[in-house]
Amino acid sequence: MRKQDITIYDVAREAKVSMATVSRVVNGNTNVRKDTKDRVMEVIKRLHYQPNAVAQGLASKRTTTVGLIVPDLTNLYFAELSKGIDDIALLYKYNIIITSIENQLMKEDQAIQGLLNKQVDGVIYMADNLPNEAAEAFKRTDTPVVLAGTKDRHKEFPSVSIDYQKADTEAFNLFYNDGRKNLALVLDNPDTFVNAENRIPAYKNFLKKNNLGPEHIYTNIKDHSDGYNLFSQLQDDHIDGVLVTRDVAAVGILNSAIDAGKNIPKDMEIVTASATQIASVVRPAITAVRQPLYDIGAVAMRMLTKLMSNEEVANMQIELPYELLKKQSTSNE
Amino acid sequence: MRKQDITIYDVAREAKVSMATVSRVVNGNTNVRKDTKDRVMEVIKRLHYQPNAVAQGLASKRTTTVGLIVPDLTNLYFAELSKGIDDIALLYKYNIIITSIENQLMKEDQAIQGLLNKQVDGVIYMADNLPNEAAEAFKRTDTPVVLAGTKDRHKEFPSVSIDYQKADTEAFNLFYNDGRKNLALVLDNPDTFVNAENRIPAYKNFLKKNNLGPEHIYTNIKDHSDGYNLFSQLQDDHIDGVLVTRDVAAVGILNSAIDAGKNIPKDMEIVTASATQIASVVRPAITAVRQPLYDIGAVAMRMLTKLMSNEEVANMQIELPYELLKKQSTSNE
DNA sequence: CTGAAAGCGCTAACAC
DNA sequence: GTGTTAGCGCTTTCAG
Repeated sequence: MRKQDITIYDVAREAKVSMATVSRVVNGNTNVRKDTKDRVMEVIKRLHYQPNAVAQGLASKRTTTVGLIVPDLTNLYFAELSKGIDDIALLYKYNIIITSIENQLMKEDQAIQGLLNKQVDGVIYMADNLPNEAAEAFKRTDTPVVLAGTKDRHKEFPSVSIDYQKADTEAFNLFYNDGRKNLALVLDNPDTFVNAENRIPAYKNFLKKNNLGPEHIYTNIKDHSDGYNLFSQLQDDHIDGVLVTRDVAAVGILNSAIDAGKNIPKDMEIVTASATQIASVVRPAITAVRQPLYDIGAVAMRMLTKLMSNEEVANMQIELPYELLKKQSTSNE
Repeated sequence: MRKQDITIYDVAREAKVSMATVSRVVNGNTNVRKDTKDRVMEVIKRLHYQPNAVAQGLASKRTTTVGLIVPDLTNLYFAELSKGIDDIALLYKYNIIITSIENQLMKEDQAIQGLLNKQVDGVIYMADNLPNEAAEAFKRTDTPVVLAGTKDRHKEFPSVSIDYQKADTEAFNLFYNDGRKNLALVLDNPDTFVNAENRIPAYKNFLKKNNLGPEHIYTNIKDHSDGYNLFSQLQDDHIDGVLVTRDVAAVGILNSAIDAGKNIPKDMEIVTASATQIASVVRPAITAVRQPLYDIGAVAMRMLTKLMSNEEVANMQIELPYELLKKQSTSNE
């Protein structure tokens, strides 16, 4: 194994110091005289010495690695969150171990345990739901956790997200002000905390408050074809304004409407509750609650760095501002 | 640190065996009598023992971790490749450390070195280019590498991809058969091996062979707005058939054309050389060279598992079949 | 089939 | 400032 060729010991011998001293200069410890430091540095350079991070991790109990738990890499929602996380991680010199849990082979708590076994210094959890077993797994450890782009029911864990209830209400208001009275809510997974406790209540409250009805909640609409197939149902139910959690599903509805010769937004207004690149690239572009996904990821990672170094974190439940970005899928007057 | 509570030593003491024996049952070594094995297992379960992967890594020199080098997580091209990699990695119980190199802060060779320091057992490289320093970094080590969705100039490294030159030629042929004579090639980075040595030659050869001209190669067209802004130029140059490397850029061209009141495909045919979800979700849908991205990732990862366990790999330069998927952005007759 | 013991490469007291 | 010396938690010969 060439890759393991030279160790801290080789450097020490070559520079005629102890390995402790080499360790000190490698770790930027100031208690080293300038000329010995220079000498060691020279040897390090000459021998192309690179510290073995695994050995460092075992000895120091810090791996400078954080774990990421993400449902689906090909969902741009998570990809954009991840990008914010990644940039801040780079800044603070953390590596990222990514664990995707979309396939049922890997359950949330297994994913967590796997990461913990790797001795990650912290983890960022992005799945839209936090099952009890997963929460328990986190609570068994001292490894800090931050939820990004989601929240947990009991506010047990630090999180970075937006005010989903408020955002959705704003979207319904937009429909209402455009004269739409037969509103629908299209969800991916109805059982997540965010959907069950934020989006559905926002919808029900809005209907009640404005004397609208009946309720139309469609569930398990996750991808383009789900949305595409749902459209005829929406038509049968005379929906004229629909809020869709996933933008790719919203695009499915949109395309189905177009293919059926309907006019969007005239026949039906569409808003998505989480916009990625896709929402803005289709025509008509889809009005969206623009969540600051990159920032959510970045803030979550920054919070995690603080937690990992035992710094004070004033606010453990951060809500970032969002924006209701009006595009062509709602009337523009 | 609760997370470090119980070690192999605790299990050994509790089960009244040596740690060597515990290690054997943890690692599925057969040389353990059934009843001692059962006893150890029982203790492991009762104590919730979880092996420390870092210590395992240091002692065994295998971390069951592979590194992924990827330019941009939010580019669906890489996300879809990653998904294939991830699924196979899960199957073979490898974790994934992901390193994104899009920001100039992290250069290719630094990314590689960082991964090597973490003692990854192998790496998959997905960047569209392999600079010399990066190739050197790989060659200094015994850690196996596989290129996924790209190739290197000198075929020094195992790779999984498609025949780009053949695919592009097919696309140009499609234009030609539709009567289009003023063809253009729209590239992201013109200096990558794939672009410089496969796509550009394919284009030039096609023009020459069919007595077409002049050449129209547009470069550095990477995202939607690049494509959007390019359209007027394409018009000025009377382009009637354009092959675009990135599908999101192709969508930009498409949207710009629509906004300008043009008809696609009548006024201009558009084909993208690498299709993600985005190409099929816009209207008109974009005709595309459908690369089997998931499969490329999966095959690359599978190849890497073989390399990591020193198995024979018959073919180090794999080219998977692609498909020219005709949609609405080319005439359908 | 099982145990003893020597590391893996590095960090972190603790001395001097 | 610098060296000595224990480990970190596990794997892996080598005996028996």
